[in-house]
Amino acid sequence: MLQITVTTDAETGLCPVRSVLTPVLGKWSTLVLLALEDGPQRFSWIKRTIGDVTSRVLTEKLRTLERDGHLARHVDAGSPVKVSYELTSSGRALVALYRPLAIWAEESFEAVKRARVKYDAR
Amino acid sequence: MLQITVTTDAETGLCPVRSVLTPVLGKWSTLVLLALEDGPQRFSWIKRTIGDVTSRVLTEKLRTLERDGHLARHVDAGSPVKVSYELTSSGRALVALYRPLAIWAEESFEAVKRARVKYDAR
DNA sequence: CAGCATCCGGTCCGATACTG
DNA sequence: CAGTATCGGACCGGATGCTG
Repeated sequence: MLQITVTTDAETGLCPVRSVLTPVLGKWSTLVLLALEDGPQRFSWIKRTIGDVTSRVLTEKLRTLERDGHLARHVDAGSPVKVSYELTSSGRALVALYRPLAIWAEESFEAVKRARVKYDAR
Repeated sequence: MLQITVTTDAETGLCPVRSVLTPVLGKWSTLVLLALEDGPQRFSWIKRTIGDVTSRVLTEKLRTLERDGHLARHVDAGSPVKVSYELTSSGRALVALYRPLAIWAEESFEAVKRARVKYDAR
């Protein structure tokens, strides 16, 4: 059963949604995960693909995802250094669940924009 | 096809993930949507169920979700006033996509906690 | 190339107090 | 009951400059 745990201290990690899901939600994490869907990619490729993300923020998101075990970081020594990121099985499971959301987002795009205009008109 | 739109101005609304998904991601929105899964509920019930959310924040999230057309707000006049929230078809579609994520979050709970401990130990 | 360091403004969000 | 008002702190995230 799904738990929506009532907790006075969310940091005790008693709620899966709060603890596991929250760090992988959000615009950037979602975009990073989707960008890696088709296989390992390098830092600069991910950055270029997403477009409007700075190095600092991208690094931050990659670290969080790596820490939670959703992706692995590979370093190819050399000059210049090449670093690539790859989804782990956990990450692939997650992206598989995200895909339908991304598709839904695309399908709902117009309807949501219309709903906003309507709401704001009052 | 999934678009991961490269845009210099994310506010033009060219990317569904950025525009549609981002507002419904995040801890609170997710929790609110899941709380309404089994039918309409009143403000205080939602607040009690989630537990650690203030009126101010809950109101804010409910408004955003309402604005985007994912839930409807019903006011029963009287004293005391009764206000209930109900998922729209759009909201129900969204929750249906969230459910697998919530289940996955629960299943991954332990593995993620272990991954974090391991990562932090370096 | 893949970042880290620094600065800093904006937003999120929690606490508290108040109201029709 | 279902909010609104206000405040202040934490955190997010953008810009810029630097480095092995």
